[in-house]
Amino acid sequence: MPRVIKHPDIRKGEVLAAARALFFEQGYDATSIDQVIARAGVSKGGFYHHFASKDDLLEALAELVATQSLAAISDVLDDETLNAFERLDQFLMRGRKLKIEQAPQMLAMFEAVFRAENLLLYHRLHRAVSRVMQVPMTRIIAQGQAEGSFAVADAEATAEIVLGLASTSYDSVARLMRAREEPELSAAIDAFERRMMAQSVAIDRLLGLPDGRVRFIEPGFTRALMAARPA
Amino acid sequence: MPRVIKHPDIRKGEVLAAARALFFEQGYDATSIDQVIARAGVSKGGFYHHFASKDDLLEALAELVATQSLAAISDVLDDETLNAFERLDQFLMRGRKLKIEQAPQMLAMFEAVFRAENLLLYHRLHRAVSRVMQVPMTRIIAQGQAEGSFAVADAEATAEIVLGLASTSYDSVARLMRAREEPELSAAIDAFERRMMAQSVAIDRLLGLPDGRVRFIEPGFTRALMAARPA
DNA sequence: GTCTCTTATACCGACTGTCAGTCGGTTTCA
DNA sequence: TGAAACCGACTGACAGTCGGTATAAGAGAC
Repeated sequence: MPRVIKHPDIRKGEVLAAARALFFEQGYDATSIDQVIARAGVSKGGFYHHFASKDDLLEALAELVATQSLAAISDVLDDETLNAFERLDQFLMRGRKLKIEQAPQMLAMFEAVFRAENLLLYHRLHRAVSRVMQVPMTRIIAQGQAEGSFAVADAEATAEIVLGLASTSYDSVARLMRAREEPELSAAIDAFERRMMAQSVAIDRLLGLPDGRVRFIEPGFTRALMAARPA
Repeated sequence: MPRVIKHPDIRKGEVLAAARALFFEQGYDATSIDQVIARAGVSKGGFYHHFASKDDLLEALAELVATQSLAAISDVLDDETLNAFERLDQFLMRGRKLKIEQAPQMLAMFEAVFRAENLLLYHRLHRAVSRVMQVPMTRIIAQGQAEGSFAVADAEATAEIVLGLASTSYDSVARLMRAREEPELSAAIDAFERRMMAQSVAIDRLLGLPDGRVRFIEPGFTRALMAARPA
């Protein structure tokens, strides 16, 4: 085979792109290293030169996803004009916007990540994202403390809890992703939106705000999102 | 080999006991079916007669642990004389008591379950336990609503969030389990107790109680628990 | 009551296919 | 000329299969 030498970052990037596509389509366990290297156009030896193990590949992918998530909201975090509540609101708004704008890819990814056999993939991604969000979220809460708008004792722990909250709705999202036929679909959408309401109230209370200040999703958001799903 | 026929429940129980011991010592991935069947004294064929797959074995174990956890607190759930807050308090108290009373086994189990490579094991157990606790926890919160002591809009969702809260302290517990030498151990204990404080305040607020009503652990609990750990 | 016969269930262990990871190289580039 | 990048045949471990055997429990005959 013709041997091609590339810059390590390029190669790693290509392997990660292949892994991302395959993991998000088939799941982690169901994807073999052979599939990844075939898609990336690299040999077994080449792969193991850049990654220590399959688990290491997963970790690298999680890191990549986390880094990109952070980059997607960095302007909100850096904007000096925002007060703490506005910053938090923009933070959540940005999440919604991304999901709507890239609905097809997002849904395809979610559908794989929330399948029962991919629990490990989900948690590795969630942990990596939570880890990078920990510092900015702590900063937002600390800003709210300083401004007197948030009533919080321990900003760091509260940030951890707020970020951890996302994973408590796992079942609700999983059900949504499983629902394809109409009676169940509407039920799953309703359940999900009620769940998101409860979660936004939870954040209100954790931050010492009156119920209903924080908005996770607008009514109808979920249905609009799900409409973008291919058959 | 002499063939022994046992009642399916007995056999399953023996296999589960072997799996529990091995999973909690070595982790799920690091334990092979061959190890499980050797310990349980059953053949490959016998094993697959009772369990569909290795994953099915894990699921059955999680189910077992969940059922036993529920049984351990059923008297608190059934006691007609308790109001909602007392019931919640007893619920949490019972958890502490069990950990202290069976400290060595608990610590050994925790040490395995919170190792990074056993993330899947942790989450399968946590999910199974949360699932069985969902109904009683919803009932406790609904009781509090009815009695007017909890200010909660959606009892079911709140129960889900409260139960999900436990997994937000994963890193904190993992750090505690990793800490063996003294400078790090004390730091980990302090961090953990601060974390538990934040978590108990989180529950207060989710239930609409004033800060400091719910008690997760008494000060000194963690150090006492950790002292029971063998070298 | 006891003696077949039958059938479903429990059980056995050698075997297979798959897959992560290894290793002894070769090629490229600085 | 050495280090870093890359190759692909190979290995070992492991989950799961399969063709079969032993056992128990019930049905019917006597």
